[in-house]
Amino acid sequence: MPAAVDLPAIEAVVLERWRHEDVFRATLERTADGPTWIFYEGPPTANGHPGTHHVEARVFKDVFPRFKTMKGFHVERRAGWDCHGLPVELAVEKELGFSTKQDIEAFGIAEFNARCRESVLRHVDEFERLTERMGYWVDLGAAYRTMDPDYIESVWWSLQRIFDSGLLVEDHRVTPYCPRCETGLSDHEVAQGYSTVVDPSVFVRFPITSGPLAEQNADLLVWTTTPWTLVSNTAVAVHPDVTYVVARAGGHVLVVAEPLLRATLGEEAEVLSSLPGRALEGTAYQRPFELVDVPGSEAGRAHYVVLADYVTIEDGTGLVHQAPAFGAEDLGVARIYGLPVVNPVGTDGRFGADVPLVGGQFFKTADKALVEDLRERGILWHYEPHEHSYPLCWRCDTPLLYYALPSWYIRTTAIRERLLAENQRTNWYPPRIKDGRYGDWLANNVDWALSRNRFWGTPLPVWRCGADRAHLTCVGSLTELSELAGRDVTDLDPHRPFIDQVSVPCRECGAEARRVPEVIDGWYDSGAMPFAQWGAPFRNEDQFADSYPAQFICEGIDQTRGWFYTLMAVGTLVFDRSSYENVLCLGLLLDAEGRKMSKHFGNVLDPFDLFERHGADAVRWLMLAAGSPWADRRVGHEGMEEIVRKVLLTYYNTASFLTLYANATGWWPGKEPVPPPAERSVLDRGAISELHRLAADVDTALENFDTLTAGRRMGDFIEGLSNWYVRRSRRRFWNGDPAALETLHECLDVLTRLLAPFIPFLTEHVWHALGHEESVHLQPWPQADESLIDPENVARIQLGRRIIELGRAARAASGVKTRQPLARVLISSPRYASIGPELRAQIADELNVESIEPLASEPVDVTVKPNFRALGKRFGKRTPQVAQAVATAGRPGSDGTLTVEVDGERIVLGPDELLVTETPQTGWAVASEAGTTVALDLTITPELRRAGLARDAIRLMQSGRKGTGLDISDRVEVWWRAEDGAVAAALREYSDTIADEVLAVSFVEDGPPVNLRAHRDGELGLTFWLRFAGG
RNA sequence: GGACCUGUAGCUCAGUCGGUUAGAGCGCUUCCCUGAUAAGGAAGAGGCCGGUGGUUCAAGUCCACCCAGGUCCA
Repeated sequence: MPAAVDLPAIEAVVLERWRHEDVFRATLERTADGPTWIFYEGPPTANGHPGTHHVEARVFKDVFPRFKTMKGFHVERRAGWDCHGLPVELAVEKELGFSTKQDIEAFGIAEFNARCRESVLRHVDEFERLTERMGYWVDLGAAYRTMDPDYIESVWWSLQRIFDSGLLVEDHRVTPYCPRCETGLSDHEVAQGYSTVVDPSVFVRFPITSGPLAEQNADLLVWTTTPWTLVSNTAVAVHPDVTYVVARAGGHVLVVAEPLLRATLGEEAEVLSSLPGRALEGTAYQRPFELVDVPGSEAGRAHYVVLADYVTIEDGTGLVHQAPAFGAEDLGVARIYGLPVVNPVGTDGRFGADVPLVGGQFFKTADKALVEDLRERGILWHYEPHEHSYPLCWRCDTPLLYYALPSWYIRTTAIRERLLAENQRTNWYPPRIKDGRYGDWLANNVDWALSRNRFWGTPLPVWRCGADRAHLTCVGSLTELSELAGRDVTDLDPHRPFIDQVSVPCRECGAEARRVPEVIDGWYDSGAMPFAQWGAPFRNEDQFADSYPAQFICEGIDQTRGWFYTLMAVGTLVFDRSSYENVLCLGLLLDAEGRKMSKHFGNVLDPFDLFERHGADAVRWLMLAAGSPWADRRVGHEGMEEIVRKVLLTYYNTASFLTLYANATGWWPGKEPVPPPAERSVLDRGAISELHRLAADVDTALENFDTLTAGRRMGDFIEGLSNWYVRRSRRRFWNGDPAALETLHECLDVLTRLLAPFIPFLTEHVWHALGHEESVHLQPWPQADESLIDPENVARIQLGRRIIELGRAARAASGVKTRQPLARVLISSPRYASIGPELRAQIADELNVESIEPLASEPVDVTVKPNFRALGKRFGKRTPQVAQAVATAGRPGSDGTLTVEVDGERIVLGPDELLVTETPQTGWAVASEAGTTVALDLTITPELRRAGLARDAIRLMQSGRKGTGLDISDRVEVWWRAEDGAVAAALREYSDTIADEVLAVSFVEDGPPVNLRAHRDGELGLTFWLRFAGG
């Protein structure tokens, strides 16, 4: 393995290998007889370029199937593409420069839909490139497409079942409606598009024209944030049980709800009288605008006060203006009172041309002129800009209006209890979604507005009788349609406009029936994918039966009201059972500034660019292990560079180190017998122990869908393996110690398999470099061997590492560099005895000291602190008193126990209940921490000085070797001259050691006989020359 | 207005069963180590763990309320 690394280049080679050897298919074949683990791909809408947020979900959709596959499960993964719907239409409209539905009709529906299909295919292509490049293993060849006839037939079949159960109905309701797309939207679509906008907030006086209040010239004070609906005003609603007051303010007499008096009329308002809301019922008033006819107004059938329980006193005046055409509650009230429904706004969102003042204006734009008119006529009491959230069309950002429109609904409210029950059986990750965001949503479920007055979608398979509108025929397949129509239409494209041309005889009366014009919500298509991806029940019924429901689905949290809902709803409607058991909900991706990544802001990162700069593995690691997957996360280049350096390259370099010395010493795994792990050195045993602990932890974490913990554990292990085990074992590797090579090989073997689902490219590369022919992704998942886990040994090693850190701190503080050997280090630690000779040797070597001794041999100061965790368990409330007693007690006895007296009671505290810190009294370089003290003897004798100089020389010559480009095993001849007598003496004394270290076959105190490059170090006053002397 | 999430070092984030000196990485300064490493180590600077109150012998951690940001919904 070369030392310099180009990760994206490695990935390109691996990709080619996967392609060539068809490794993904091989993993499926290998597990063909294993238990199945069912995964459903939520189809991305192929309406634009794939972004980094698509990568996020796809990483998680990949990692768990890979993990399960290595555990022996058969995990089929079919790709899928969501093809229908407004997003696609919108993109095509943009390309064609259209802005209204009329443009499309003039263009021709057939041609328009053909363009939609073409657009989808184009984007699918790009998604496929992304999928392959990032290493997401999913069967693209078998991908389902919601626009395929087989798929549509399955959808029809399911709709027929729902129709037959009486849950698919047509109804007139006030629906959120996009005037640009000219179609109603479902609740979960509206849910995607709320945004904060500033609207006019107006308080308007409606003069009372009947009853005693009219004689006082009193006015109803009405509040609204949609002045444009005032044109259609038909009534004013008050709450029957709220107290209203008649008050004088600003020269007017006004009626408002009592609790809102001060907020609306101010502190100066003078209350004249009060009355309950129900007493106002029937009070007639003069409407704010006379721009449109309101049938029955003159006859007193409109423009009076009505009662409604939904009126709140949260804001406004407690008097709510009623425009039944534009509000669901208003329409309900209007039906009770028989109020007229007045709608001067066309389906394009514009006022009719014949309406004075605002004719032809877009509804929201009309606010300005209307408010101005109110002001001029003096009935505008108060105006202010009002910031609130208002629904915009989730795709085109047009403000929605609530509009009375005939639509088709699925009565999901009828199965609400079933949905709630199915949700309870579902495992949500994170769990809070279940009874939080998603559960709340289900509990407030409203009927699914299914129909869209659009073009590119699954046509609603309902044929309406020409003789009686109530006669409906729902068709469940093209075969059935052929039978009904009396001609074979099974090869017909089931899209509009072709399907519209098929008429059938009405099932009920035989008159000609034609299809209703609507298509369905594209979210239904994707919710139907568990069976529709197979074309079931007409095709592949077995495959479907074997793959329902899913064990695992995963998408962004924005799908709680999207796919997560429609998938569960369709499954429950059709099969009385949800389609999934475990669902992983990912947080949003934010940019480096913390803003949501969105095409709107133009802050999306191009995933292909990320792959080329950092590699797909780095991107994958970022998604899986940098921050919690279900929290929103920031994505930027810096984070990825860090992952490359700290995780990927450290892992790579450790493997590279192994292969370097395996090759240099002619070792290969199993070359010669090595002792079993339990009989190897303390460091070997430590590494093996950590390895198996890691395997157990990673497995547990992934079973819990917790990639963060798994990733952190693996990252920590890599760090420890590289910076402790390998660092401390280098000499053994140089010497080709088979136990060391075997240990490191075992570590990398298991580690690589654990890492494989996370970083499939680099692990594949390393796996082959470790000498394997077959892909790492075909290997079994590592099983932890609990018998090799030795926590005590690991704890000993950790203590050793801690002592080394303290020793280094002591050296840094005293200014004596590590290369200068010292005579001894003194250590105080309650667990000093547990550090055996092997570890002591490691410590001595790392700290460059000749001996290690217990600090007890020197005069020391002792401080004793209570270990609260231990004391608290034992003493509870008395803990502070015991702690106090410890602080004032003397030093513990030789057995480590301390006896204190509390309230006359003698209490014996054990070593575990105390933190004893010993510090030497004088003359030492000391560092200590919580019970452990490291002290260095700083006396530098002339002998030590010479040993230090020799080591300086070694370091210089090694550096010189490296700079000259010599291979690690090349022999050299060395010539040297020293300006300083002490340096020369040191080199002479240590000439054998130095020659040995720098692989010198000769070590001569003189200049070279031929002209060579001189290496000179001014500080040491040393000049030397190197000459290659054979490999 | 409601529900939920988040709030810990300049930045990105950990923080186990509640335990008294709150951690890591990045960045900055100084030094050290180095023949696998694009690494590694030490020291310094940097923290009212969003705020207030409560529970507790003990709160970053549990509870209540509040503030700020975000998401979702009205």
